[in-house]
Order: sequence, then C-alpha cells, then structure tokens
Amino acid sequence: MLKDAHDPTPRECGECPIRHRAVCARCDAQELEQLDQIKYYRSFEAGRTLIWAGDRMDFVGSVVSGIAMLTQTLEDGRTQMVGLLLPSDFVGRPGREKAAYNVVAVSDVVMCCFRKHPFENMMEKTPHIGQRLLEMTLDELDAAREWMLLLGRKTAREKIASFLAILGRRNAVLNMSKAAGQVVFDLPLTREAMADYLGLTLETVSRQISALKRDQVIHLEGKRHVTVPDFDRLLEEAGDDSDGGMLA
Amino acid sequence: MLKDAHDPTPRECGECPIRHRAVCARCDAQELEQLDQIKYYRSFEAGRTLIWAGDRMDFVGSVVSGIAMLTQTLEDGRTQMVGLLLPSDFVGRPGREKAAYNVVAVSDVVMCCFRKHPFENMMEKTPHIGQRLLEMTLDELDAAREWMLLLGRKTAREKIASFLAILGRRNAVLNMSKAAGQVVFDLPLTREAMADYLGLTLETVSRQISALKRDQVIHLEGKRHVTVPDFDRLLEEAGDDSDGGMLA
DNA sequence: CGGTAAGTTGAGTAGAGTCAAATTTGGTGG
DNA sequence: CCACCAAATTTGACTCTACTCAACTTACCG
Repeated sequence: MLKDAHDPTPRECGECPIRHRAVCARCDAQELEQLDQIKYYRSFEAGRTLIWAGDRMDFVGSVVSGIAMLTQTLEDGRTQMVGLLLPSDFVGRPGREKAAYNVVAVSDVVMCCFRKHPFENMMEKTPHIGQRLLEMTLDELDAAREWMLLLGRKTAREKIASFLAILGRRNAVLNMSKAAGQVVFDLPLTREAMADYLGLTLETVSRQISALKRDQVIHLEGKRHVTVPDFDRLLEEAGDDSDGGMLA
Repeated sequence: MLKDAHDPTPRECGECPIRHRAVCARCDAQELEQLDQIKYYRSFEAGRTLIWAGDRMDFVGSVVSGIAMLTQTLEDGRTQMVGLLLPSDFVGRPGREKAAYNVVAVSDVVMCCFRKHPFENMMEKTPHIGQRLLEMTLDELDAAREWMLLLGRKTAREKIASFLAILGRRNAVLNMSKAAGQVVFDLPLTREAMADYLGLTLETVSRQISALKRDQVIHLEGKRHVTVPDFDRLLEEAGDDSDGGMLA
C-alpha cells in the first residue's frame, strides 16, 4: 500500500495551471523567479494525511491538483471538516509554527510547497504576495461564514441540497455555463466525508440523498454521478435567502 | 426611541484605545495622519442595526468600543450569528460593494469609519494596512473554523460550556491572569443572541445554563454575572481536544 | 406599581443519531 | 472472465437530544 504517488510534475511557474489563481497570481516574472528558488513539489495519494494538527510546519504551499480537506477532531473522535481545498487554494499560515488542522488528501494531490522562512521573508518585501493572500483569505472567511449558517441552522435535507448546489455552481463556473437548467457533476467526497462537511452522520447523508432522489430533485448514476434536472428547484430545497451569493 | 446615541468621542489616533490592535496597528505617524483625513466616528445605540446585508457600503471601519454581531438569515427568519465584533475588530471588506452580513449593535457601539475608496487607495500604497488586515483576517478565519467545529459537532451542553470558556479566556487575557482557578465575568449577550451564536434555541440555552448551574460547573448572580469556580472543569465540559488553542 | 422584555420551566414531538443488517461496488487474484 | 473480498453505501428499527408550543417568573423602566 505504500507505493509512492507518481508524477510530481515539477513545472515552470509560467506553465503552472494555477498560476493565475494561487497566492502567486499577482507576482511578476522577477518575483516568480524568486518563488521558484524556494519552491518544491510534493505528491500525496488519496486518503493520505498530509499534515497532522500540532505538527511543526516548515512549509506553506498551494494545492496544484486534486482535492484535500481540513479537519478538526474532538477527543472522542467526532470530526468536523473546516475547509475543502481545491487547486490554487493555500495551505498553512505564515508566521505560525504548528499546524492548526489536519490536512487529508481526498484524491491524489500535488502541492507546490514554499519553505516557510524564505516565504515569510519574501512576503515582507513583496506586497503582491500578501495582497493576493489577503484576497484569498477574505474569500475563505466568507465561505466559512456561509458554512456556519449551514451548520447552525439548516436541516439535514437543506444541508445536502446546499452542498449539491455548491458543487453545481462551481461546476457551472468551470464550464462557463450559468447554473440554471440541467446541471451534471460528480460528487468528490464519500458519504462519510460529506457527513463531516455537513455536521451529520453518514447514515443521514445517505437517507437524505435517497429522499432527494425519490423526490426527483436529483438523479443518480452509480453513487457519485449526479444530474440536477432543475437547478432552481435545488436552490429552493437549499433554503437559502434568494440571490445565491453576492460578490462585488 | 430615536434619540441619538451621544458622545461619538472623536479622538486623536494617538490617544485611541484601539490604536495598537486595530487595522492601523502597524501604521507610522505619517500614515496615521493620512488615515485621519478619511476617518470619522459614528455611534450606535444597543439593539440598532448598523448595516443591513445587501446595503451599499461606502465605508469600512473599526469597532472602537462596544460589541456588535454579524448575522445571516434564512428566508423564514432562522438566524445564525457568524461574527462577534469586539473593540479593534474590522468591519467591511475592501473592494466589496455591498454588505454581505447584517451588523447589529449588542451594546452601545462607537465605530471609526474610513471612507471606502480613499481607504482602498491607501491600501494599495501602504503595505502596513494590508499586512495588519491579513493578520486579523487569518485570526478571524481560525476563529470561524473553531466555531464550525462547535456548530457541527458539539452537544448543546458542550456548546454552552465552550462559549463560557471563550468568554472566560478572553476575560483572563484582559486581566492578564491566566484562566485556571476561579474566573468571573458577565455574559455580554442575551439568551437569544447566545442561541444565534451557538445554533440553538433560546429555550435550550436557558435549560443548559440551568443544568451547568445545577451541576456546580458555574454559579450565577442575576442572569448575567457568571462565576466559574474551576475553569479546567469547564474546559472538560466543553469537550475540546485538550490544549485550548495553539497560537504560534 | 404596572407593563414589557428577558428568562425559566414543563409537556409533548420530531428530526437526526445509534446500532445493526443487508446490499452494492470496485478491485484482486485465480 | 469470473468468484470473492473489503469498503462503501443503503435501509430498517429504535432512541434520544433538542425543538416547539405554552405557561409562568423575574427584572427592569418609566
């Protein structure tokens, strides 16, 4: 089982798929060159824990490909996901010694890591990095607050519908289609991971997915492939306050 | 009822009580002078809504004194608090047109407001502001994630204990005593606001406070004044994973 | 001293959790 | 290609925590 994940695919920053969305997005050629000096790639296979809460962190970095989750755990094992990391998302906190959360690879993951101290030094001198990181952190904070509303006040059915709506909306953005009529995507998470995301048990997740299927809000092929025939219907089920997220 | 709250107490930045903790913390004398050009004070009385979600925002700012809360609401009125703003906390998001959350004064509040466009321009040229805002935003994100664990996975009793522990810890920091043996403080929120903070109903909040009182975990004088005879006992009740918050 | 808002307590209910069993699926080795 | 295994998922039966609705108490303000 310990076979190494392969193909770390070190690249030139210029060809990096997350070049324009990651923490380096605002950097100019010269700054990228500096980053290049302190960066290295690491790969992890699905299921592997990249970082344990409390571990010393000697790097920060960006997810280049794959999906990872941030989790927190109570003493008795109850687990709550507190972040879902997609390509270009940032991992770690400059200035912090020890990891605050577990980071677990959901799929195979490639990370672009920066040695922490050089990165911190560079942040001091290179406003572009801090500016972009601020932007990204504010976005994450907004996402976290939306998530808090879900965790604190939504029913199980609404939680599932909301999660599906998030995935559908993201997928629509990637396809540059607007999420309106039919939307199709794959669930990136197991039922258990969805439960940890939503603050439910995996049984409840399963039951509510079945209920949404029974009520024709979604169709399933296999366990993971979802078709939403009417996205507005799904949004109603999600219970959100109309609009669907203002960003401006 | 519409009497204006009084004493906006405009001040010199040099004498400002939040000078060293707010978004201006890293600014030098010359930068403070610039900020002074674009700032003004506003006061709000307890209970007043400072900002409605969706409103156009022409300012950002800092809480100078008092307490405010950020809330989100579902169509049917279910409300979740997503931020509790104490003196020095920042309100608003540079670059955003419309407010994303309701901001409600819990007590009488004084805010130091900066006109948005000049502030944004200044951020471009003055790294100190963005740097400090990044630090503060990362802190808020950590707090939000702790909060997500509470909302998603803790029992009602644990939620109450956790909230009391947060208040007790903050109080200990202010008194520069370490939160260990006996801790005393006042609840800043009504039962209803606590419920919105914790994702509970106000009846459940009341019942669980009564239960903690019955079990001698806390003592109450009046409805608001709390004595925690044994802080470690309270932390056990909060169910947290030992330590109690690493920052480094 | 009354009136109102805040808080407490009680009784009954419902939604999500727990424990357990059945089913499906994807991968493996023959 | 097929049988088999382990993991993921679904479903059922039952329980229990927190919610709802309602009555009552307390504290505060004019």
